Amino acid sequence: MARTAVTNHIRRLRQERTGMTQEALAQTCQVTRQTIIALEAGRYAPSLELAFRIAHALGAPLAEVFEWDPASAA
Amino acid sequence: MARTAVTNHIRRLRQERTGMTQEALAQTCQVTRQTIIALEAGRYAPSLELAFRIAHALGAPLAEVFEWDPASAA
DNA sequence: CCGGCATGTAAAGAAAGTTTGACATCGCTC
DNA sequence: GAGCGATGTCAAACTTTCTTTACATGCCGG
Repeated sequence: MARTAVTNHIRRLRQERTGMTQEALAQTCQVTRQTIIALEAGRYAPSLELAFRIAHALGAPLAEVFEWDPASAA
Repeated sequence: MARTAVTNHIRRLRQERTGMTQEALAQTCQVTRQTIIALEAGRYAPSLELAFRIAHALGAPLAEVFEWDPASAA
């Protein structure tokens, strides 16, 4: 259906806080580089479990990495 | 992936804080009752977007509803 | 130049999450 | 002791997320 109401700051946090490459972040989170690319591009939202892993890898609380807009959910 | 490393307190919060039925929570979150049943039973973890909707419906921050155990992720 | 490295695209398919519908049980109340 | 509301099971279809593989681009160092 639609283009998810969830946005993320993965790219910014990855670069500013960790300096990691997409590849490195992917490995840390145990997913493929493709997945990171798709998420940073906002093509879809991650599963809850992956969201937790990414936030952990970026050293930020989940809510700081991912934002949800209740309005666009109606 | 196997059985998710994410646990939740949906049932408890639903009963204690909202008094809602599964059906009512399902409607509030715009999912079916089946989904709520499966989540409360821990059969799988929700998508990130649904997790946000559920937390919102329960009046609690996401991190209070869902817990992730980094250990069981390795 | 040429090489490597980081990032990007694309498509097929597997896996996880969600829906639909039909039906069972338990507790309550009329 | 039938009816109803809340909860539960099962299973098949379906959608979204994730993987795999292969190839393209831009940048920088030697």
